[in-house]
Amino acid sequence: MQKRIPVESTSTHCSTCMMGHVCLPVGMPAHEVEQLDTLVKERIRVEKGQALYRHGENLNALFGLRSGSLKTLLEEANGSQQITGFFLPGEIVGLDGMIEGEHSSSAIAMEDSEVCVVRVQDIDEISRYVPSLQHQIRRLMSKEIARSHQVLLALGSMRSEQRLAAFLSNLSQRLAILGYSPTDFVMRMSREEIGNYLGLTLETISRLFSRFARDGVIRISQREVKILDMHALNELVGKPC
Amino acid sequence: MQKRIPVESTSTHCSTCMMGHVCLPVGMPAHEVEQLDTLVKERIRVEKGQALYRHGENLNALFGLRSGSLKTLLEEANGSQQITGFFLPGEIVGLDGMIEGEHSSSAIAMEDSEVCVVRVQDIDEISRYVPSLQHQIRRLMSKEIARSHQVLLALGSMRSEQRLAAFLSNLSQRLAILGYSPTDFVMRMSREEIGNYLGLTLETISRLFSRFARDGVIRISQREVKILDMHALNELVGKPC
DNA sequence: GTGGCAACCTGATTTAAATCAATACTCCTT
DNA sequence: AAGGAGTATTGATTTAAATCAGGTTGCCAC
Repeated sequence: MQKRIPVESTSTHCSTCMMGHVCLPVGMPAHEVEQLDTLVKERIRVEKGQALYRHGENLNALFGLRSGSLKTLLEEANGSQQITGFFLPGEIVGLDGMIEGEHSSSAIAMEDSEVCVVRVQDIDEISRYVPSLQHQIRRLMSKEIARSHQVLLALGSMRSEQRLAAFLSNLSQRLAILGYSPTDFVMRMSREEIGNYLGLTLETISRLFSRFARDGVIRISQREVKILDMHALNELVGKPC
Repeated sequence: MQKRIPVESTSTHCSTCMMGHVCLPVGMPAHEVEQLDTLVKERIRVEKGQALYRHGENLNALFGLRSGSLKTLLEEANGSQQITGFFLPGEIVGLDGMIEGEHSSSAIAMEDSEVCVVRVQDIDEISRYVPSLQHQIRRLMSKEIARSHQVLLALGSMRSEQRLAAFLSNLSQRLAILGYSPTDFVMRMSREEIGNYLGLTLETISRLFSRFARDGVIRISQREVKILDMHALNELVGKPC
């Protein structure tokens, strides 16, 4: 299930990691990034469908996604669940768990994934001599708040078409930052997961994908997407309600 | 508009503030709270309808709401807006603005209000000798993330009835923490604002209030609410979708 | 290959909430 | 006291998306 991998001296540190330009160190001065090398002491491998953490667990750690992809979700008493985010490599998961006590959500791997573990305790330790680390953590948390507010905007005031267009556009932008093609990619999530995230049903998602394809905005086959007309896609997002 | 009030020595500090049990100091050891007294150097008075800050502004500060109430909202290019939160005294506003650069939202007073200004710079300064302050800030940000995820859950997977019930229940709980009656209160927001926040129209909100009243769950007259059957209200929240 | 299963697509129908519309209540201002 | 703006209620109608239902496709195991 969860395989804990001690980080060896020869192994990747933040200062040498390929994800450095997108992950925790982003924007930090190079000499301070070097001081982060003791911050990550272990990595965790999470198999597809398995949980990195579950609602209620007390881990007091953040996770930098090294490879793969995750979804975070809330579970309701009645068994239903709400996906609150999809995460790509370089993105930080677990920021809602920094209330001592417990995580308010669960994180599930959508494919075999690997995360770097950053213990809160170690953040406190290291930030004594790396002052920018505190700023960085706040910046990341602030960004996560802003991100969820954007989703709120989508759910609260966009029609189905806009929501899916916004979803695709956002995914495209994030993949571009990672160095992947912003126009050709494979979605790691099912129609049902997209629907759940966007407050729609899988049938609606399916119909919308077909419509976008018919209108020449995208080409789509299963989870492979090709954005043919990025401009039109972004127009769709902005359509008045 | 905005009146900046220097905090005088005789004036309220965190250690003597009545909001201490709900605001920034909550859960901090008493001797450390005393050290927060230099944290708040000024207060701002914001008149009803005026902005405490606007999207794009760079204030690098947090605000502890001392009195009154605020709403935060995102503005779209096409002029429409999405309310992302309602804030009561003792609650912290502006956590999305800690990305150096700018606030991603705007904060508007729903009634004449007063906030304590906490500069990010001063947080860094004081947290050198008050280690729990960093934890506290993280805790508050984490809580804000969890809060917005809860709203996501409401917008993404609840029906209109459940959403409004959850809204009332949540408001009731927060007022109880403040020491007010959890069953008798005045809502500071209009039907339209509630609808905007919950992704519904003002007509739907009005109809639901009428229905709740007809079913004996609440009594309502304009913005005055009396919750008659708290149990039934919470039942409504949990109703399977 | 063949069977089985999950994911996906598409059409028909229903329904919850939006929209349109008319009226009433509050609170200001003069 | 009257007028008016803003806010709330309630009813009639429309509509976007959900639900229901029957297919197809792709994928994995055997």
